[in-house]
Amino acid sequence: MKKDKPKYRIIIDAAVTVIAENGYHQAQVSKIAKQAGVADGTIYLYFKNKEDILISVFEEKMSLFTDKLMEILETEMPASDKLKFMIENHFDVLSADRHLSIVTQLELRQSNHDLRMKINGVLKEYLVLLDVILKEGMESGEFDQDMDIRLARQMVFGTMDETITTWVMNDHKYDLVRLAPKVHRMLMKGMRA
Amino acid sequence: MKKDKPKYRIIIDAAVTVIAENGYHQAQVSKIAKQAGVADGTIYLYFKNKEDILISVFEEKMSLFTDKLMEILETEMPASDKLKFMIENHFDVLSADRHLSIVTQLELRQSNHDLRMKINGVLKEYLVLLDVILKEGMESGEFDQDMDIRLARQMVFGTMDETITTWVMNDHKYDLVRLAPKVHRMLMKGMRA
Amino acid sequence: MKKDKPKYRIIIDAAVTVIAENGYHQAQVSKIAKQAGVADGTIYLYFKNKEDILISVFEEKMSLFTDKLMEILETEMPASDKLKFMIENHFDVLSADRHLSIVTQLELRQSNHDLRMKINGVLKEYLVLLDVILKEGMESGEFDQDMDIRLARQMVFGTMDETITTWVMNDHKYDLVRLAPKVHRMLMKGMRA
Amino acid sequence: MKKDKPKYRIIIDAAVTVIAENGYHQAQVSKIAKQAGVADGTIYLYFKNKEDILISVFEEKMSLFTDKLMEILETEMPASDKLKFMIENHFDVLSADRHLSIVTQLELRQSNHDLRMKINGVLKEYLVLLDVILKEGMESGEFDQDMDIRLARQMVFGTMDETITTWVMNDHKYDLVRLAPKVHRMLMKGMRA
DNA sequence: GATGAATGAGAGTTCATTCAT
DNA sequence: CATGAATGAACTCTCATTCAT
Repeated sequence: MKKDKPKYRIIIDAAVTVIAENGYHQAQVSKIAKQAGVADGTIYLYFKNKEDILISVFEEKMSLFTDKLMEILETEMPASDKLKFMIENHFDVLSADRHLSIVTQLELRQSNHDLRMKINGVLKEYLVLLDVILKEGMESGEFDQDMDIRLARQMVFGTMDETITTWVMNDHKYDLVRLAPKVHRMLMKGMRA
Repeated sequence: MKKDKPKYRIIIDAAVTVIAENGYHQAQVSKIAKQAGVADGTIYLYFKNKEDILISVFEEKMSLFTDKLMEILETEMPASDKLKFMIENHFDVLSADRHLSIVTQLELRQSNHDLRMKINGVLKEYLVLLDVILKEGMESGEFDQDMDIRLARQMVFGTMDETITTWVMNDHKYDLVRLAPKVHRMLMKGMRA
Repeated sequence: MKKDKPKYRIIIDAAVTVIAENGYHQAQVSKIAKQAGVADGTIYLYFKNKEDILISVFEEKMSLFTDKLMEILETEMPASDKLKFMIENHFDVLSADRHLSIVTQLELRQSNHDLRMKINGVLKEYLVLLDVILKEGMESGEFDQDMDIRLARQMVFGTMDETITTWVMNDHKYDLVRLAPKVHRMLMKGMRA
Repeated sequence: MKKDKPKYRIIIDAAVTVIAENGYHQAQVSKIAKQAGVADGTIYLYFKNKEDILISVFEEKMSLFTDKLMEILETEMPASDKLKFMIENHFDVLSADRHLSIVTQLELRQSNHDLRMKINGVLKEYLVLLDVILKEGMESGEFDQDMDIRLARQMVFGTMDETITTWVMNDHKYDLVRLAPKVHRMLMKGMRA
């Protein structure tokens, strides 16, 4: 399995660095190869094409969000708390890797239609986990039982996303994680029963 | 003034159509010219370069949102109602011009760093108007007086944006405008005093 | 006759100014029109095309050299003196109009093959007059009667031309006319009987 | 080093051929690539851009003149003889490669200001060598010790250049090398003590 | 005569991908 | 496995010239 070989991760990480530092449109395959310390052609031993690198970046990094979130889901706690941990985890991961935050919030959004569709496919898995929390909260009576779950999901994810993007566009100059409780409180107010 | 000549608008509208139908990266100047029914060179009598066309698309179309919003702001009504009209207007405009919705939600986000910064400048004017509503609501006691206004703005805009993008990515297959009241209600719950 | 109308000369002079100040490749027809204070289309009432403007610049300005030279030729004086007056006149004219010196020595030489051939046709008329001096000098015994007249012409014109070009490329920072006697003396030594 | 790879020279020579046969303004990169038998993109592995090709043509070919001239300078012989060999060598090189003579005398002079300045830099190295001969001759008493060395250089180079250009413009229809002794004799007469 | 808006052909350069070594 | 030299398609913008007014 290619994914288990060390060069696979090395190339993925090189891609994140190169995209963050040069921008999506200046992230040529040759630059990624150089950053990874391999020849251009070697990239194609591990990835089908350039798009495949980018999808893989997203897939690999997405587990940083989902692994923790799945642990949270398995615990016994109110949906509200689970939501809180989800937001905090999300903000934590991006605070810890600013290159990654630039890549996910700004650069990868410049990708073309096809790639964005594929990225959305990966993202959907994450949103499904969010839906689990929302459903739990509605069933337990914590959240408004009449709310439109898709709308709620869009509010939660849209608010988080917009908050992070604003933070990135302000050059990370304030503490994102500190905003988590406020974001949580406001969203909870909107969804509370 | 170039902007008052009919060809200026014709080219802008041609650009929206071409970008929506072909995608940002397949929207060559020659295609826009053909769609507009003018020669390639004519484009450059009205626009400095290709980026200038795209900025102008955004500026021109943004007035569809702001003109109405400014009327709303001048009336006497509760901030909650103003917010409701804002959301409805926003959804109305994009429902009425699906090409435009594709362009603003998907295609223009693929533009390069420079162009996105300029687009953000234009967008900021709109967000300032949203802030006016939020401040009014907080002063009148309708909205939570302790809420972080930037966070609230990010929730409102992030939710609207995510809602619209989801709708566009689902090929406009349901009625966006019908979602406005629900979106409004949920956001209001989150911000209410 | 177009050439007698005032706009004809106005356009010619505008062309010299524009070429000298912007360089050959930046001397667009529209710039020349603007400098001349006429519309782009008006240019084409007086000149067949852009090349025709440039040829005409050369033809018109060439008379500054030939008119005086023909006067000189008609006088009774040794060929050596005629040569001296020719060199002095040539240097005088270009010292008096530095724009023109830039145009003839540097800019017009960037023109394409066709145009250069036509310019050479005009120049040939001038070189014919030089040949007259050389022949006179050979017949009178002032100049070496065995010299190759074409070679002598190339030496005289080549030396003058190189001297002027060097002066232009040094930003006219010394007095060209003061060099004339030295140039004359040296050339005469080379050709003397 | 790129310059040592065979393709470097192949492209240079292809450029000379294409420029000579098509003219400077019709010498597209794609034509040069085709003539060289490589892909368009390959050109850019060896040269920064089109201007870099042209500079390199000049630099490489200039060594045809300077290498021999430097040998001549190192020998013990009268300055007059050195000058003679210089002229002969110059004429020899261009007689042997008529394409090159078209390129240096006609086509490359159409280049833009920047390129011409760079070419002048290369040319200056050659003129410095000519100055060495002139100084030697003046010190040994062979040449007029009062002559202005810059003027003498302009006469020598101007005469050679004009002679060659005339020959090229007459389609090389006579023997250039046979003119060398006459040119030398005439120039020597002009400079002799 | 004069205008100037409109035309449209034409070329340098980048970069993802391949494949012989 | 790894290399990296070579490939070649693709697109914005300029500007001389025209012609309806």
